[in-house]
Amino acid sequence: MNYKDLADLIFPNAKEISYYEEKYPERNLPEGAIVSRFAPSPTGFVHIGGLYQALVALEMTKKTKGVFFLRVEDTDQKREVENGVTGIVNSLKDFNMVPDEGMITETEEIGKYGPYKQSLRKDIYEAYAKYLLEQGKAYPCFCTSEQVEEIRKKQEAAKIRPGYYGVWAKCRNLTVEESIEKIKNGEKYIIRFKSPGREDRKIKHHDIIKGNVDFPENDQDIVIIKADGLPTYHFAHAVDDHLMRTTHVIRSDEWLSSVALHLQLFHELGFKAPKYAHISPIMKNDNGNKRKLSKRKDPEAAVSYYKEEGIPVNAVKEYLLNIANSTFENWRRANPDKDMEEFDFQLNKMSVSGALFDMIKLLDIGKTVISKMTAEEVYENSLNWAKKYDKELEELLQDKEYSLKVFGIERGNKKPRKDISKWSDVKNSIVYMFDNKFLNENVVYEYVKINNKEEINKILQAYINEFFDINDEKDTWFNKIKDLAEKCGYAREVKEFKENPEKWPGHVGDISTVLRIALTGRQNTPDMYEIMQVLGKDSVIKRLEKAIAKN
RNA sequence: GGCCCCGUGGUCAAGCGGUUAAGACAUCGCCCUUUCACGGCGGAGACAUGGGUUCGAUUCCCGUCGGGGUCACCA
Repeated sequence: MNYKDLADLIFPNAKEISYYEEKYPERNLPEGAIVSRFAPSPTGFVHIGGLYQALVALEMTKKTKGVFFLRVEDTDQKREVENGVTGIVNSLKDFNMVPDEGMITETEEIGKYGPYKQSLRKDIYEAYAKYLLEQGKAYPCFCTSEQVEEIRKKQEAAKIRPGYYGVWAKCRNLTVEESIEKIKNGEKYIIRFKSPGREDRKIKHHDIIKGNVDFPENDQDIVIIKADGLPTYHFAHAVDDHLMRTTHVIRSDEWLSSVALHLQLFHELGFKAPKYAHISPIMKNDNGNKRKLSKRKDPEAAVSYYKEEGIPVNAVKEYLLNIANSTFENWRRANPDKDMEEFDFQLNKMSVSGALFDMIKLLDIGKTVISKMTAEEVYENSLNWAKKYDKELEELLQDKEYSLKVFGIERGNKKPRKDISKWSDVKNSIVYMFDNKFLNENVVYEYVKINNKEEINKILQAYINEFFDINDEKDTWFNKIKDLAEKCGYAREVKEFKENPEKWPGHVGDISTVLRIALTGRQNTPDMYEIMQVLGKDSVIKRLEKAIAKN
């Protein structure tokens, strides 16, 4: 009896690995093309850190004309969630990050290197596990979880390194005959990797982001096939990324300490190891301590948050790119109108330590992104967001032609307005422009400097009767407001008022403020001339009359 | 605790042996301006710490401290 007999007993139907090696040949790609992937577990939501990794991988594959694929790592059925794959696919789609290969719906996929869902690759893992078994590089382990736990406790008590290795790996030294007999007796088992490593030896690893890192060799006989017949992450990673011909594994740096194991696995399986790039996670300040963004505590950890809040997709991506390569910011300033895809992303320029998430900066980017959009784009985005999250805004936006005029205020010039950083800001910034709301609502007019009722009414009435003409050009229009100021006994110019403040009760700016508040119910608005032009003659008069009536 | 990674203003960060230690966001002041937003100008604000090495260390080495990661039949 030999290893072959044992392997045949455990996996009688597994194919030869040559079958898979031929089925998934080397990819025919140009020199330097990077093949990378996003490989999440369908556990419920996509984390912003996951999106970050995916973005980085996508940038690199696009830049090198390679392949970016989506693989679903669903080997832990306990944690799986209904429609988890759909959630992942849709989240990527929301950010216009569509993979070249992989899952496209809950059950469908595209690409020749599939299946892209690990639970569907069981036969493949078995073939490779069998391959290891045949060579004595893996073995069945009959220890129960309780026994393994006991070993760990003993190790802890003795203050020695915990784990299933060396002398502690009881089943590692079972003879083939003993193993076969146990299996035939119906004893339960899992498959472990027989590590050839020694803890007192070091291996060198070059990580694209972290640089040179030395680790002790792995000597743990880790589980490769679990009791449920599915592989563990480590084994699946080696088999899948080899067969899918991944050139670059771009993943979160919580995996860094596993590379010693992974490299060993690749070596023992006879695979060429991929290059690794371990990304520092996005952190959050928690009472002075840094910690990873957590789904439970931080709403902004889930990518769905950005969609709900209406933070523009490109703002999120630019912010992430900014964290990834700080040169992006300079590039953006030099190329304000270029598509972000044109930025030359550098993997090795990524920061080695984790950045604290900065919502304020994100929103600042959002402001700039939106300020560069046309009125039409702002309209479309606002409407799409409103349809899902704000019925009232959706109703406001029914009159497209008028909405476009509203969004066109102070837009499209060299210094566009920057007062909207996310779609959820839109309603507040435009509601007062809509007559069916404004004229029918109980507006509270909070006058400031000039707050005497008679005085206000006198100003408003005089403006309607003697000065307002919707057809005036801007200069004429403003001169008339100065005339109004003068007529009411106020200074025509702010400057002359400041020189002799005792001479007048106020100046043209105070008069403008009265008009602005009467017109919009607000102290602060965009350019009042443009507002009047958009509102139109009738609306302006109705609004001023309403303000008079309310006094 | 073992192993690994990291430590430049409040935040993101350039710089990597000799710099007045960039820039962005935030903050403060001024200017522009009929308000706000924008824009312009300016201010305040940093090399964790102790030893080396060196003519000279933010940059190199070691220790300390601080932060993070990892030590599963989870990924």
